Amino acid sequence: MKYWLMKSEPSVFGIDTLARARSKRTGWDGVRNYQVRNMLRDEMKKGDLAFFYHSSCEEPGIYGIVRIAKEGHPDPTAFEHGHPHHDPKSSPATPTWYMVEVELVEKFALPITLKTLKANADTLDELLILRRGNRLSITPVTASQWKKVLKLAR
DNA sequence: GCCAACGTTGGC
DNA sequence: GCCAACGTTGGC
Repeated sequence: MKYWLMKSEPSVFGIDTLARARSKRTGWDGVRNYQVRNMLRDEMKKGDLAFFYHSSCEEPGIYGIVRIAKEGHPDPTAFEHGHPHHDPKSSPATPTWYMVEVELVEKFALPITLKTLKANADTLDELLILRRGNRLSITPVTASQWKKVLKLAR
């Protein structure tokens, strides 16, 4: 099993939106970056766990945990004319973009803020979210990093 | 709003 | 294949 960190802007879709959904489950669509596409399509497996990270907001940080509920499949929003994420390059026959589905595992009582992560950067061994200029909306997390971050949450 | 850092585009 | 221009991300 692998571990991940998935970023989202809470003003668009945050962990509370997921927590309010009856199914506690959502499609992670709209990714339009090839590196991230490859992870969605090839590497993320059902049962993998991911930190849910809030970006571009008052208090950036990790707000909870989700599980991959459905593995990579073509992102239908790319096919929809008029959709903000429409991409004419992508077609059902030869899809360019992929998505997964995630389900809520846990919302932390208190988020692990970016500040806290930075303060513990030395022990977190190059957590990718802390790397200068990192912009990928999904990044892998090692088992050891996962454990150490969780310790910060408890 | 600023700006650094990065990905993508497109002319050559 | 190079690289400048442009758009986007995301913390501050």
